[in-house]
Amino acid sequence: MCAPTSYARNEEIFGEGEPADFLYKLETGCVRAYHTLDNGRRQLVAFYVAGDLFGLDARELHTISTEATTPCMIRVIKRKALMSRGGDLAMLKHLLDVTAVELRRSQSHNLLLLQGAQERVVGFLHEMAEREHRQSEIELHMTRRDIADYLGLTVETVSRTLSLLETEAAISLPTPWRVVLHDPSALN
Amino acid sequence: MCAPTSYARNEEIFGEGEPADFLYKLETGCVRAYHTLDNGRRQLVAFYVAGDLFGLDARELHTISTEATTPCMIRVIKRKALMSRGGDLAMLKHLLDVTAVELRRSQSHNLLLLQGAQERVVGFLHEMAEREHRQSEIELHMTRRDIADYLGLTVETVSRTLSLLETEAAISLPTPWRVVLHDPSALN
DNA sequence: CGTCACATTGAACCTCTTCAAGCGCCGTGG
DNA sequence: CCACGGCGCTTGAAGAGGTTCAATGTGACG
Repeated sequence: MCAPTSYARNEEIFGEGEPADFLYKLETGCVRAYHTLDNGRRQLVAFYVAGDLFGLDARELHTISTEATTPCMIRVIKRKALMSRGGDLAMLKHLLDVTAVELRRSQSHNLLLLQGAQERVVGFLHEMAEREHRQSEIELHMTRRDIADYLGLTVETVSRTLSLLETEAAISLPTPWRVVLHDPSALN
Repeated sequence: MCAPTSYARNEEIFGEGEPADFLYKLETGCVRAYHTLDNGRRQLVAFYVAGDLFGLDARELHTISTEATTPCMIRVIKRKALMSRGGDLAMLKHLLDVTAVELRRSQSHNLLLLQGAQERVVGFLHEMAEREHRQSEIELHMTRRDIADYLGLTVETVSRTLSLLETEAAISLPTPWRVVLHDPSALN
């Protein structure tokens, strides 16, 4: 366990194809994980927020790239240090749990991607609210482009949808990065 | 380990919300796994083919339903029988592997769902070819509706796309359920 | 104060959906 | 045996929703 390192906005943490020698514990800030597709487009597969552990997407080589979407403090952990401790049964169980949670997330993301633009954006807002342990007021730590690439939409559609939700009085946008959910339970 | 049971076409194997006391080993046939969405629509999350193990989607209660898409022979295995054998380290590792594989599948399905209709159908055909260890000629063990619900498209779009691929000489459809891939490697 | 990055808004276009109809196969029953 | 009905597949035409291209707005920072 090292002392936390600081990363600047948009700084790469690790890249696709690099050896996966470390795990990362995000102390503060927000991180995006993404694939780069054949056609050059970018597909975000996850956002990580304070407290999240990430970087276990592969055994040997990373299959995704990660960058800081905001300035971050990140604890870097040597993989070996963990693995040497075990054929550890508790560690194995923990890894299984973490993987299972990622699987659930991926599956519900699947469901989200089948819905319309409005449902995707609302789903995203809920996810973020839950992630940040907030109920009605959330802070978006990422750009519209990041959101769009996460939801499989265009920047324009995300922007339009947020505006629409505001005119429908479902949310407020005091600033472009601050969102207030007016009826958090019944936004569906 | 019980002797294989037979299931008729469209017969339910287990339903969402039921206790997950068993694992299932598919000997012959094809099975679909699906969620039922709020709006009543059905979202297929997986097809299982001969040799696949399924039913481990939950700890206590199943989160998905499964049905036979063709007549099936299925070996039903008591979950307890496996679990009692271990704090078994090998078993735990195996479960981790299986979960990791499911995670990969879910993630690549994510990528598929972001593409256009043609890419989705082609991706599906490739997946099926790989699953059945075929290279150029595959047998579709499911209806157009199943495929559509799996790809997040409508029946009509799937049908149209297959027809289009045939006119482009990318595939042949000797019968509606038999597909020949004309250039398996370069279908992208 | 100008610039740059990000966000927003508008209008034309395109893809997929929706609605509707027709076809072919197969099992059932007169 | 043939007629009928059901089911699944295909095809067509109109409509909706998102993308694309283009222009404008706005806040942060040198």
